[in-house]
Amino acid sequence: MARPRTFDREQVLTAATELFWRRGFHATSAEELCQATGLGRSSLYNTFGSKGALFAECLGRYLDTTAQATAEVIAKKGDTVARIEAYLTKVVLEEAERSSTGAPSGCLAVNSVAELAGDTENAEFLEQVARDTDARLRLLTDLLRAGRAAGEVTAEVPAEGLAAYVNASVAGLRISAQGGAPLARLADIVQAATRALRP
Amino acid sequence: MARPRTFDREQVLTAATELFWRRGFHATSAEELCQATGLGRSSLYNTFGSKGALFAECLGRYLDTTAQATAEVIAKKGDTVARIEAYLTKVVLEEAERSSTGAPSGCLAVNSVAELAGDTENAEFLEQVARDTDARLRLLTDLLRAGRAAGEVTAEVPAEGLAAYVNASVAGLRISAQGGAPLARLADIVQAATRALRP
DNA sequence: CGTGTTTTGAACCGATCGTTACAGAAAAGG
DNA sequence: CCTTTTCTGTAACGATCGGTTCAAAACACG
Repeated sequence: MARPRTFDREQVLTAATELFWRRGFHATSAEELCQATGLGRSSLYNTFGSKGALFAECLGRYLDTTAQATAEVIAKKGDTVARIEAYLTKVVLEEAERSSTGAPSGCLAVNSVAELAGDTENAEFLEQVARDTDARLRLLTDLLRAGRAAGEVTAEVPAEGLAAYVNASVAGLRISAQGGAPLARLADIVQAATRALRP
Repeated sequence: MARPRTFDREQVLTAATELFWRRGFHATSAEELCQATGLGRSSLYNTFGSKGALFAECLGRYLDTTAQATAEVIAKKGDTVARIEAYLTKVVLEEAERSSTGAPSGCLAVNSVAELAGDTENAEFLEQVARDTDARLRLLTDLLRAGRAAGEVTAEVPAEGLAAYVNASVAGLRISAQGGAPLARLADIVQAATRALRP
């Protein structure tokens, strides 16, 4: 028994995420968010509370969907190194597609760490990313430890270290893509990165 | 025949660079720059013209000094892979020292790419970093190509690709450090990364 | 159709943004 | 000493920032 809203919450979050992704947290204004989402200021603040709360929701949604996508690729059958290679290749293909469709390049989580690492007022966002990173590292560590036991992965570096290495490689790929590296170079990076894992 | 300035230009640039490094371009205000440098608003604008011009100068200085430091490490005698390892280790040691002294973590260039990649109004900063990256890639490519000819480096990936890989590894290290990865993990990443280069 | 509840658009809030204007202060040259 | 030139501090500029207020609008329910 009340006036219904005229927008779809998920669509608004998608549009807002795209904008935060492209421009960063600080450079994205409430005005731009209204324009990108089609909402008025009242609706935006009535629905999400504040720019920071909206960003937190966008970031959380982004982290959840990418974590799920990661888990799916990692869970596939096959050689351990091949699975990691598929994971990294997926990153490259994503960048290629985003580049051709005009979508923002790079990764919202990586961008947020780079932008907000020294921002004591917005530490909550960093903690969100840190939790996601911890979970991702646990997943990778388990996979790599099993691969090591199976003799598919080098024993020269501890599994936790290799997991951190794979995670760093993804960030490196993302930054390289944002820096304008051509697709062929990104593919080379994947080839090199997977070499490090083999026995 | 005029009033002399009461500040040292280099010291001001150092302080401003530190602030931009820690907080990013957009989040750093003119007021904060005045406070960090000790200059008044007039002096700051009279000397550097605008916040953007000051940032460009800080970024240029940062890129030049790091490029020089990189060239010095790379130029040392010894095995090619060992030189790359020394380069990556230097990054880790830098992060360790910056962490213990309260200096900002990560890399101003990486942060700038992440923050400004989608910022059409500040493309000049990206071009600055792109020029620096190109030069760095050329240096690494030459080194790795020679190492490949000497049989010290794998031939499975082209030298340009390995150079892009080393560059991406540095960015990955920097982002990992900003994300709070402990020193031991960063060291593991270096160990893993160098494995990729060997034949 | 009337009532109750929520959403919506527009105007508006103080604060801060990057930048400028201007008048006085500080040296160098005559 | 006086002029000239540059620098410095203060105060302010219009614009925009994130956020709020409020009355009108829109639907569900009786």
